[in-house]
Amino acid sequence: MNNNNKPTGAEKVPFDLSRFMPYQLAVLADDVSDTIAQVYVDRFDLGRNEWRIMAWLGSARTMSAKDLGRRAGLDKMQTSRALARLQDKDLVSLKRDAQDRRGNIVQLTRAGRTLYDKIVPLVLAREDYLLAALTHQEIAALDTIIGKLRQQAIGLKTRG
Amino acid sequence: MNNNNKPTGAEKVPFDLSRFMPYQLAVLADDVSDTIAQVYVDRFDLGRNEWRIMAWLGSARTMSAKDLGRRAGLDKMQTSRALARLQDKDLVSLKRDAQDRRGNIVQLTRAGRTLYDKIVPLVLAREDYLLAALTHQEIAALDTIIGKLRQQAIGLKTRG
DNA sequence: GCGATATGGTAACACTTGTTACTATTATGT
DNA sequence: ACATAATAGTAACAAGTGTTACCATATCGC
Repeated sequence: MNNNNKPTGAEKVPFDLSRFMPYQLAVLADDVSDTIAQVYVDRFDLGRNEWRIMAWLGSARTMSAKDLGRRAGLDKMQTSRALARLQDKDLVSLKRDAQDRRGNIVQLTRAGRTLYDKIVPLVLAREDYLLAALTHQEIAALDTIIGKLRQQAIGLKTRG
Repeated sequence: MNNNNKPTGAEKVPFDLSRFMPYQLAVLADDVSDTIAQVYVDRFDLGRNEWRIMAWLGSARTMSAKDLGRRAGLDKMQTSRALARLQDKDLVSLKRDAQDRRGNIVQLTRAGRTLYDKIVPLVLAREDYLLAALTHQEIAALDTIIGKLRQQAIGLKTRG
């Protein structure tokens, strides 16, 4: 994406951060995240990790803390802390897993479910508004592109 | 992007976080950022904000601290801290702006320039690798899409 | 069965980040 | 010109995060 001359030798490569795809992507993701965060942070005092956990919990009756963390992309400490905060706010309840007494089973409380039902339409509306900037073709393309890039990035991640 | 039925009434909207564009984008940006960060964090002990500042400085002889922050997308406190760290590592030098004695003028030290020259080809190679997953059309489309989405997101940001 | 190892989770510490308030300097209104 | 406001930057404290070590339970090898 950088408009650099293909480096045919050892000549200085001009580097333009503003044309650097990972940078553009990070900036965009931040801006987009912020518009969504306005909903759950400003109005309902939820952190991003807390919201993600609630979002996953919302479409499942019940889930293990471990799975929740994995799906929300959190490590176990982040998961533990997010769940602790959600418990303080009485939005989720934990109980020990009877099958494996190391783990916890999490579910939304009634208050949590109510909040979830309140937030979902709001964030969906924001998504709709954002996507309204794109054509149908672009939306489809974005989907493909995200998938491909992600695959490629994950490949680099593990190998180094 | 969510495959939700268009809500024609008040019926429950099924919400699938994994199909939620802002989430997909955040996850992708994280993965991509990580692959780039491997270069400057693991190998050269730079933070993201420090790297961004160096990246902007690299293509300018000299820049005001304020402008650097604005371009790197940092608030003034983040800028101040990143610059302090870069100074500790002797990668940039600051001097008071003679025209406006509130501000600082920043430039890369010799060591900073050397490091910059070392990092740039490495991150460009990573970008190339990532983009190799896409067709030329997709790369062009991504560029357009990022621009449009960003515009739209910024619109939402200021208004609320 | 039982010692070694792995797993889910949390405590505690260091470090980073956000927030508010403040200093110094410059721009503005009258 | 002078009080008021705005701007660049930092200090100081609160809050959040990463890291390591640890506890309890569960699994594996033999």
